[in-house]
Amino acid sequence: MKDNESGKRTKNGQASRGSRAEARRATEESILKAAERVFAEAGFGGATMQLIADVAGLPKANLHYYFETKESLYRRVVERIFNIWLEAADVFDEASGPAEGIGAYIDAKMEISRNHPNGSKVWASEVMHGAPVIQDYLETTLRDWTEGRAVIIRRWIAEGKMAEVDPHHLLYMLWATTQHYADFSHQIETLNGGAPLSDAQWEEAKTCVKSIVLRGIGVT
Amino acid sequence: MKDNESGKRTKNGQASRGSRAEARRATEESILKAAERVFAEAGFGGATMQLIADVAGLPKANLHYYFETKESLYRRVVERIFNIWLEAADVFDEASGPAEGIGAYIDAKMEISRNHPNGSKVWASEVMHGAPVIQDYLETTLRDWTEGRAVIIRRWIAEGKMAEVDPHHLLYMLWATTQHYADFSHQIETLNGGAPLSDAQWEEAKTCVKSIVLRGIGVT
DNA sequence: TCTTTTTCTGACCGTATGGTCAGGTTGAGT
DNA sequence: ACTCAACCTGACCATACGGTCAGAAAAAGA
Repeated sequence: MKDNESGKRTKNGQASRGSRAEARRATEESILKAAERVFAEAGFGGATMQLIADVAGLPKANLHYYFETKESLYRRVVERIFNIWLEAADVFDEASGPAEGIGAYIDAKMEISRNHPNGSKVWASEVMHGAPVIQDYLETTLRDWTEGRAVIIRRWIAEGKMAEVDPHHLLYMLWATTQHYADFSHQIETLNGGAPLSDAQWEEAKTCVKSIVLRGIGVT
Repeated sequence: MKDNESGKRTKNGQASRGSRAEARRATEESILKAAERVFAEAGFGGATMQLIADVAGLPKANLHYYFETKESLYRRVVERIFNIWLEAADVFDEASGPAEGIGAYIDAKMEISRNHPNGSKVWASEVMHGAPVIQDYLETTLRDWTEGRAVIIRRWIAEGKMAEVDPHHLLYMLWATTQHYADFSHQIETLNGGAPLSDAQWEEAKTCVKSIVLRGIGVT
């Protein structure tokens, strides 16, 4: 955990791929990664800068060189997972109907739950505590995104491509179900005999969720 | 918030309804209620005994008279919501089929999400952080309950009463969806224009969730 | 080589936290 | 009226936390 894998080639300023900017980005990255894990495991209040520093393999004071305060570091972690979700949601728009759009959205979000469980947990924690630092995102970006998707869903309903369900509640169900596999991964592991879901089990989960939801909204 | 609504009638030891034991229970109850709220809003690490004491309207030292440590108080809060869920799950057993059983279970869990949002949040937080204090519950009570319900679901499937879906993933979906309305209530409020769901909206949510899930598992 | 800028770090500081305790108050039992 | 156990509380303590800072290294620029 005390790695420092920056490809720093000293001298010959030009060819040195490990330029200042790049080394900085690498260090910030490792701090963000450590912070994501610690915030997910201990919550904002339970996380300490010292522990994040230890996990990142840096002295604590160095953290404050890269991130002014605990809050600003935390905010960056939260913004991160939010942007990952936003990008993954593009599949929704490009689809011609609910079978493809919602199916692909479930796949994408399940994949994120598997690959970024800590980010998901940090987001969940943030929202549960009243979104003290990302309330603005909820009121602008997320709101706009949600209303946009609601329009698409209503169009699909009007076109007779799916059953008449409230778009908001459908979206909540999609979010809840997919993120559950990240946020409650510990509970799922325990009920799975103490082992994480295998590749096959993840596929089964995706298939099962898609099957119930798609049939539930009247899509074959 | 500094109330002390104990119906203490002094003298005549027998008829005095505000007996020692009852007063104790009342004080513990108000502390647990305050703790549930504070733990939900700030997380275990972010919650302070001082704040819990303020919310309960008691001096901090008094909290430690009723609850040895912060952990023991927290544990009691977590056990509480867990027991509420367990009791509500009885409807599952008494049902003759999935339409009734799962429908009633969704109703019951949605009702709990509405009436005990803080308890749900504390539970979610606890599980997200790896269940440091209630791991034993997960491995015993919850595991047994889950396997028991899986048997019932498999029987329903065998009897042709519902589609063939994995019982575990179905249960996860039920938990995720119903608890989402408590755990992410702040996000839902924001997307609802800043207002909590109205009575009518709650009914709509319950109906919508039941409709999608029941149709999704091939019922009616 | 010398200067300047960026990066890094041990040591330190004020504050807030969980928890303790001695001593006061209350009320049931007699 | 007296006793005694249960209940209550202000004041206190050790610790751990987020954050600061002076100055050492290291690298870039000249």
